[in-house]
Amino acid sequence: MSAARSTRQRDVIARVLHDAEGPLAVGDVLARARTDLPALGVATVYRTLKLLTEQGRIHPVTLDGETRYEPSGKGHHHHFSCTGCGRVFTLHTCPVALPSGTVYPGGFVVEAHEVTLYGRCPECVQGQRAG
Amino acid sequence: MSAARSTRQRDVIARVLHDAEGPLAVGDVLARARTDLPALGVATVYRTLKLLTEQGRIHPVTLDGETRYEPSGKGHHHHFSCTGCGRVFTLHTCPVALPSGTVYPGGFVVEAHEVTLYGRCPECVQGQRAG
DNA sequence: ATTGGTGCAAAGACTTTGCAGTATT
DNA sequence: AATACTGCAAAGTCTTTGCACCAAT
Repeated sequence: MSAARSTRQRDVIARVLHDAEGPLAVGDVLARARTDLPALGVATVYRTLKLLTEQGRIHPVTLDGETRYEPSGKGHHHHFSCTGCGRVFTLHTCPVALPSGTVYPGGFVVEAHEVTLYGRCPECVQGQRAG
Repeated sequence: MSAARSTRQRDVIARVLHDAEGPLAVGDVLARARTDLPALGVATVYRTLKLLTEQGRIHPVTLDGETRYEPSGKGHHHHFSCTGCGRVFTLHTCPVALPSGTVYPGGFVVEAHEVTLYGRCPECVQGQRAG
């Protein structure tokens, strides 16, 4: 069988995602990874994101019209999209109580939920990053 | 100044969105509108969606990686994405209590929130549409 | 030494734009 | 009659794929 090899590119991309404050878009991953690997190609980023997704190590999150990626295994969490700087943060508190199996008015059986909060991140509240 | 004209295409597209069970993707709009206007072109759909958005009559919603559009003025609501048939429904009940201005742990000031529920719609629960 | 991985460039998919004919005002 | 709107096709943008060279095993 084909074994997935360990390469510098994959390590860096995985680390970039792991160290991020929240899910990153392809462009973010590319930019941050190029700090260590200036010659990194876009195709490699797409291929690696696909591979990591298939391996279940990361997964896509859609937010504000773009697909972002975050490491799996973070447990139940949600996202905060800052209207000031545009960054997306991971939040570990959940504002809803909807156990899987809950039946919503109308007969909708809920299996999972996703919450996105919009507002100002701490830095933007203090005017450090607003723009 | 340039006045936006009333055309059959625009009327049909606006009606399709208005009559929908939830936000529609470009392809859905095109398919449904073509029932009345077989010759409708994709470009017109894109242009009309953009126009209606600028007029504030509709607005985009991103869900599962695709952009969908829904009429504005529906009041506070959320969405239910059916894992069976893939359709997205509008829900008028809100499972969270997060008034604008709430400060989330970490110092995040919440201005708005979005909730997406995933599960089985009534039809899919009854096996009528599952696939 | 093998063979999977990478970067580049070409190919796809989706969205926007240019243009000439059409329809609304 | 004037001019905004439409459909088609070309042009963009983003993502995927093909290929020759490179690197991990």
